[in-house]
Amino acid sequence: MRPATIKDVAARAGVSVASVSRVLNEQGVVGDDTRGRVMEAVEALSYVPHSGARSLITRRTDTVGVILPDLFGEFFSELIRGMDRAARERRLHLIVSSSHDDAQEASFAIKSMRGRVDGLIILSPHLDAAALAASMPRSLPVLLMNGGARDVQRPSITVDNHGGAEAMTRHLLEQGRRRVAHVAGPRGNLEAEARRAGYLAAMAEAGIEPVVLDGDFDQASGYRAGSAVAAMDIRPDAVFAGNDMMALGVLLALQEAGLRCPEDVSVGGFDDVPIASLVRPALTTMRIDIAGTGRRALERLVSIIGDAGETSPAHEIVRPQLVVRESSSSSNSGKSGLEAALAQGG
Amino acid sequence: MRPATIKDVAARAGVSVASVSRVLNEQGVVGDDTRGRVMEAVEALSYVPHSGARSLITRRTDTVGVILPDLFGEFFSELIRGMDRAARERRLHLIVSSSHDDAQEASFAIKSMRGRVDGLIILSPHLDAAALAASMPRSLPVLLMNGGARDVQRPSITVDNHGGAEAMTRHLLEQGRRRVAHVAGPRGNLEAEARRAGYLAAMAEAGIEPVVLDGDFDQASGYRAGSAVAAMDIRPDAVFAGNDMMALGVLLALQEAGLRCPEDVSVGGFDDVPIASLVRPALTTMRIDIAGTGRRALERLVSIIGDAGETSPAHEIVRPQLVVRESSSSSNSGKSGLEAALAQGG
DNA sequence: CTGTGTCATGTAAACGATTACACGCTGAAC
DNA sequence: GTTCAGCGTGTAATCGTTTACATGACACAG
Repeated sequence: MRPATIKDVAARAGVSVASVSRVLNEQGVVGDDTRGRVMEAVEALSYVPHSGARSLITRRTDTVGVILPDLFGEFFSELIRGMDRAARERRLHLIVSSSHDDAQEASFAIKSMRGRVDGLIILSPHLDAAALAASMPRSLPVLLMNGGARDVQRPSITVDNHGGAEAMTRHLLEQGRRRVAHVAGPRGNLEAEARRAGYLAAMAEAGIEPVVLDGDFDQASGYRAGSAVAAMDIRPDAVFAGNDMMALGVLLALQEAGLRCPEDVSVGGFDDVPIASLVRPALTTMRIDIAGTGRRALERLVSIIGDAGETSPAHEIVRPQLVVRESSSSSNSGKSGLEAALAQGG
Repeated sequence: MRPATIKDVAARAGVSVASVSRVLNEQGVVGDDTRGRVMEAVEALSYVPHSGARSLITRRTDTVGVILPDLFGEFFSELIRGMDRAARERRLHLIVSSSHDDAQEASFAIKSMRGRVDGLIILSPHLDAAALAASMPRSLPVLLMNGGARDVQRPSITVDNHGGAEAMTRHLLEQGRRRVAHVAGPRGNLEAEARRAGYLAAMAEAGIEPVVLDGDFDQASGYRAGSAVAAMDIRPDAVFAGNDMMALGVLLALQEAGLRCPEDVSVGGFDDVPIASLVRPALTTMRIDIAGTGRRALERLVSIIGDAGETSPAHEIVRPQLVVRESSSSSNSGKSGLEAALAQGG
C-alpha cells in the first residue's frame, strides 16, 4: 500500500489538489467547508506531503547540515543540542555527519550533503581551508566554526582561543604560580594552536620560560601529560590544559602521583563542559556557552540562507569567560566549590 | 545562478540526460567516450543531483531519522556516533531530533519526519506506546529502543535493565555489603523502572530490606541522593545508582560528607559512559557497548527497510556486563584501577 | 438586463531526476 | 543479401508537489 498522495486526499475530499495544497500551506483563500473536508481527508488517510516533491518545486529542503570532526564528547553534544533546539523552533531539520578527521573526508561529506540541505554549518578545526572552499560552491550558504574561517571568504563564528588562553595563563600567574606548563592540543588543530599561542604570549609577557607538553584533546593524553609533569625535576606548580577533557586527565594523574591540587599544582582547562564543575576539585576553566553558541550558529545560518547570496563574511567572535573553581584557587573552601557544582549540575 | 541540472550536464557533454544518469548511477551500459565527457561536464559544472527529484522517482530518501529524548550527555552522544559511522558506510544520512520529553512532542517529531526519511529509530524511554504507535503508519520502518517495545508490534533493541540491575545488586551483596540502597531514575521512564525492579528482586532474593531514593538520571539528583544517604541514621554501606551520571553525583556527595569509597560506602552505576572509568575512585558499573549498540540499531533498521514490510517484531536484547572497578572493590589497589582507566580513555 | 469586481475553486505547467522502451548501427550467421 | 543479436544511445512518461492563470458563481451598481 503506497502512502497517500495529495491526489488521494483531493479525491476523498471531493476537491482539487490545488485546494488541498492551499489548506495545508495556509496560503490563498479557501472556503471553510472545503477546509474542513480536506482536513478530514488528510486525517483519515494520514497523509504526509512528500518532501522531495515539495523541495523540487519550492527549491528548499527545510534542512540544514552539520559537519563535525571526529572528536566527540560533551562539547559537541552540547553544541548540537543548542542547534537542534533552534532548528526545531524554525521547523527545520538537522542532518549531522560526524567523524571527519581530515579535510578530505570532510570535503566528501560536504559534497554528499549538497543538494539535500539549504545550508551547512561546518566545524573544521583542521586548516586546509582551500580544500574546504573547493567543495563549497558559492551558492551554498555556509557558516564556519572553529577554524581558519578568516582565510576563506565566508561568515563564521569562532572562539577567541588566543585571548582565552592568555586570560587563563594570567590567572594562574596571578595566583602566585610561576612555573605554568601547558598541555597543547593536536598539531594542525587551529583551536589548539591558538590556545598554545595565547599561552606563549602570556608567558612571554610575564617573562617566564614556557613549558609545553603534547596532547591531543582527549582524556588519556591529559593523563599522560599529567604524569610527565609529576615526574619532572623542576616540577611545574600549575598546568593549563588546552581543553577540559585533558585537564581532567591531568587532575587524575596528579592525584595518582600523590600531588594535591591546587596546593601543589593548580590546574586550568578550557570549554567548561558540564562535567568540569562536577569533579573534585572542581575545574577552573574558560567558559564558553556551548549550547548558546550552537543556537547562535543556526540562527546565523538561517539568516544567511534568507539573504540568498548576501554572504557578508562577518566573523563573529565568542569570548570565553574565566570561571575560577577549586582547582586553581588556594583560598577556596571545598563547600563553595561544591555548591557551585550542584547548581550547575541541575 | 541556479545550480546545474542534469540537463545542463547533458547539454555540455553533448549527450542525453539518460546517459548522464546512467553514468552517475553506474547502471546500464555506457560507452567509454560518453562516460568521459559526462564526467568532465559534471566536474566543470560541479553538478550535484537534486535529492528531492531523485527521491521522488526512486521512492527512497537515503536518510534515516533518529528521535531522541531530552536527556543528552555522554550516553546519547556515543550512541549517535555509532549510528553515524554505520550510516556513512551505507551512504545514508542521519536526521536527528532531540529534546523530546513527552510522548506528544516525540509524536510531533515523528510526524514531521515522515515523508523525508526511509526509516526511523526511536528512543523513547517513556511509555505511552499507544501514542507513539498512532503516529507511526505501518508502512514506515521503525526500530524502537529503550522502552515499551514489546507492547507495540515493532522490532526493537532493548537493554536488559532488569537483569543488569540484579547483577549489580548481587555483586554489591557478594562484596559483603548488606544495606544496599538504590537511587532510582525518573518515574515513568521504563529503563529506570526496570532497573529499580531488578534491584528489588535481588534484594528480595537476599532477604534484605530495600531502600530506594528518588533521582532523575542527572548528576545533581545523584548528589542529593548521596547526601541523603550520608545523613541516614542507619547508613547504607553500598549504593547502586540507576545510571552512571547519578553514581558520579553520589560519589561526590559521599566524598563531601567525609565518607570513603569504597571503604565506608561502595558505589555502582549503570551504562559505563566514558567518564565512568576516569573518575576516582573509578566507577563499578554495568557496561553497555553504547556505540556498538547504535551501530547495530542502524544496521537492523536498514535491513527492515530492505525487507519492505516484513517487519518481523524481533525483540533484541543487549545484556550489560559487570565491570568491577575501585568504587566497589575493597581489595583493589589504586594502581590497577588507574591502569584500567587509562586503557579505556585512550 | 448587462458589466464588473470579488471570491472560491479548478486546470495544467513547471520542478529535476530515473528508466522502460524504441531506435540505429555494427557485425556475424545463414 | 537478408536476418538477427547486441550494444549504445535517445525519447518521453513518470514521480508528487506548488502556483500562475483560467473559470464560474454571485452580488451589486448602472
